[in-house]
Amino acid sequence: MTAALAAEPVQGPAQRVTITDVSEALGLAKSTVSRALNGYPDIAESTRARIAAKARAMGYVPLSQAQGIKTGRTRSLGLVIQLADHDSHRPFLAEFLAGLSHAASVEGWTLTVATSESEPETLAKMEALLRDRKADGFILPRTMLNDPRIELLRARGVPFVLFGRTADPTGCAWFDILGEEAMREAVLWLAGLGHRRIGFVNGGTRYTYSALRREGYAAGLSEAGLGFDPDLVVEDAVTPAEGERAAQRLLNLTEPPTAILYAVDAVALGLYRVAREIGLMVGRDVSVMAYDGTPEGIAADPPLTTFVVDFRDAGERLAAMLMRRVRGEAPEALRETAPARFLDRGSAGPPALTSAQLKTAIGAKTPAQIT
Amino acid sequence: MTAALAAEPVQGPAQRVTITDVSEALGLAKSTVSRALNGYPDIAESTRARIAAKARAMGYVPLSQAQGIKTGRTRSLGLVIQLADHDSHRPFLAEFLAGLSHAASVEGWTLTVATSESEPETLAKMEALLRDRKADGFILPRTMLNDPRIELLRARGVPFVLFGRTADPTGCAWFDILGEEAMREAVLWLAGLGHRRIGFVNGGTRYTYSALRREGYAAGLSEAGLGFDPDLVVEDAVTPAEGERAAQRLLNLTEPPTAILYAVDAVALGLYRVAREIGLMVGRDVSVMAYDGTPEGIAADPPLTTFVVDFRDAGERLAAMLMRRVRGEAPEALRETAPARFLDRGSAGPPALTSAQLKTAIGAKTPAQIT
DNA sequence: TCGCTTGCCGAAACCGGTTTCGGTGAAAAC
DNA sequence: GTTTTCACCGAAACCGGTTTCGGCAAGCGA
Repeated sequence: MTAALAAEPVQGPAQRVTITDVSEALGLAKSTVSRALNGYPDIAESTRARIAAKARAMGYVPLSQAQGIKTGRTRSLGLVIQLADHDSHRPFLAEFLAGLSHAASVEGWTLTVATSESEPETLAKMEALLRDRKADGFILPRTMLNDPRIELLRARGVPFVLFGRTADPTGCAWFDILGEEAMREAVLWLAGLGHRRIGFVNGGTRYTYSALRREGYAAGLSEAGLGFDPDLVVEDAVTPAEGERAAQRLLNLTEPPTAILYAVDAVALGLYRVAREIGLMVGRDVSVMAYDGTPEGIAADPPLTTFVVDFRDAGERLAAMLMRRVRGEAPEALRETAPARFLDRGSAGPPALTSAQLKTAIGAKTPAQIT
Repeated sequence: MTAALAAEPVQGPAQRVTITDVSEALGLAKSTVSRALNGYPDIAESTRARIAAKARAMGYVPLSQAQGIKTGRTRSLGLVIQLADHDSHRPFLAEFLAGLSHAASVEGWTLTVATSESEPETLAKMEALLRDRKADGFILPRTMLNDPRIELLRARGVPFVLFGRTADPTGCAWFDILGEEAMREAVLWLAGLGHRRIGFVNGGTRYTYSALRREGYAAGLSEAGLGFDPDLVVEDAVTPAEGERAAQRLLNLTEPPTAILYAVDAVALGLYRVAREIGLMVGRDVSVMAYDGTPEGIAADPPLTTFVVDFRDAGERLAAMLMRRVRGEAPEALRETAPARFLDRGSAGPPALTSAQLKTAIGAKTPAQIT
């Protein structure tokens, strides 16, 4: 009467093949199989080959957690996403995860994700993941000039890779997009279109990218033979609302910029609103360029000219680097950068007005709320 | 001279406290400690309390992977994100992950994330995670009427929870937002504003939500005393571009709708472009409502009136449900729903024109590309 | 031919838990 | 007062691996 039950397929564990299965099939000790597979030198090459072949044939894959209990490593990459309301990288999250997950899975690794809402919580989550052995190392996105995450992991001797750079690169492996190059090129592009007054709205000052992009902006100016005017620079704008205020401030200068370069796409969207209110046509009366390549930029009118970042590729590279770090490679050899890709979508064009003409045009229409 | 080194904190494993430490501190066998902590009935309550107190005091947390090697479970939730170019839930991903991660971490669980680009790959990733014991169960977002993921997990006897509903609910636990209710309310709202011709642009037909939202639309119509006109319905629009085509089709009807209800925010953005081209003012000449609560909806002009979904809350609930399922609770008791929250942002107003007047307005301005 | 390396593999301990099985002592039954 | 029954806990096996240690046999020089 239990026939029905017995007839059911073996539910659950699905019968993994264990190292003992392999060793018995070969008539060897399981310790021999283990050492052969892990590259110990005291195994004859012929034996090693025989074992490797058999293991492959039998579909043997070591159970990472069984290994982990002794080795401490479980072939898993850790990612703690610190959420913030200005989190401009949210749209890329899926792409970034796809890159990480793909590169990891190719080598049989997995991705453990946690989120946090503050810096202390981020550190606590990382410690928890380490304690539970749910992460062998970490990918650290949005690195800051002084990053407590780096300090923590460095002190603990835990492998990590940066998405971005940091002030003290000691012991750090990283991948980063050359935002400074993009900013430089942007200035040159705008200058080439005929702009002489080019504003710059930078991102969060605590992040490393911010300092770099400002340098790129300055480098572009000097290369174009244009002077650096501190009045044309707004720092630390991370939301569309702040981008809006920045645009208002810049456009209300005595000599307003005819083009504004934003360090972050999402922030640049704020300019569109100001332009609409004042009655300026973006890409003609005032030009704008930014950086990131967000989908929202396409929806803008005209679509935002920007530098697009391949977040999926970044994820793949970072995952690959982190796995190498966990395996013991030195961080100094694991440092890569890549350029962002320029994408002209029409929000930057030759200036239809000079700065002075723009000033009069704005002065006539400035809404009351601009202070 | 090694004083400096010796003074360093113990790097690496950070010295976990093991079950043996606890048992020795108490003078008990570790098997006793294990059974006490796992609720076996053959441990005296007094002993159990003593052990629990000591374990807590010593900060003992069982190493999940050590448990897993015997029990097969590692306190980790699996999520496989299937990416698609029309993936409208990407913006919510961070919120959703935050909910999952938060609920999981409260109970000491973690979240393992993988991505895939196709259905077979999704299934393969799930099997890989099961094989490696990196997931004790799965959260299945975007459920379909006939969902192969459900079949797979049901056959394997693996716990799972749905974010959404499905055709055959046997053995399924789920959480879902009542999109059908939102659609019904939307129709009633529009009818209350005076609209008599209300179009409906539905989402992907393979998803369960799509059938439900169409029912809600129909229910709203009948409740408002309006007839159901199949010409007013477009199915299977999942991208802004498809939303644009849908709007063109509907607005070119002999009797065009004065309001269009979209099942998905991102798709509704397509209507704005059509309206701009034709010269219709959204919220006056033509009204639009949708569902999801995407941030892009705020950027639209006027901002999109919609029903917002709390994805973070959804994540929290689903994680909690899945943990209960893994612990053995029956799925039938784990079924929850919640309403979406109506958010009037101005894209739906009283019709300024009748359908006939709208027709003439459109006819005069229809761009050539509309077929 | 003998002793000593060296190469190569097996046995066993171990990692941190879980689970089965038996045994002890006290209470209950007779 | 003895036997039986439980309640309760310890010992040991086990899970699937890794790593240490020791031993055997072949190879080498003397």
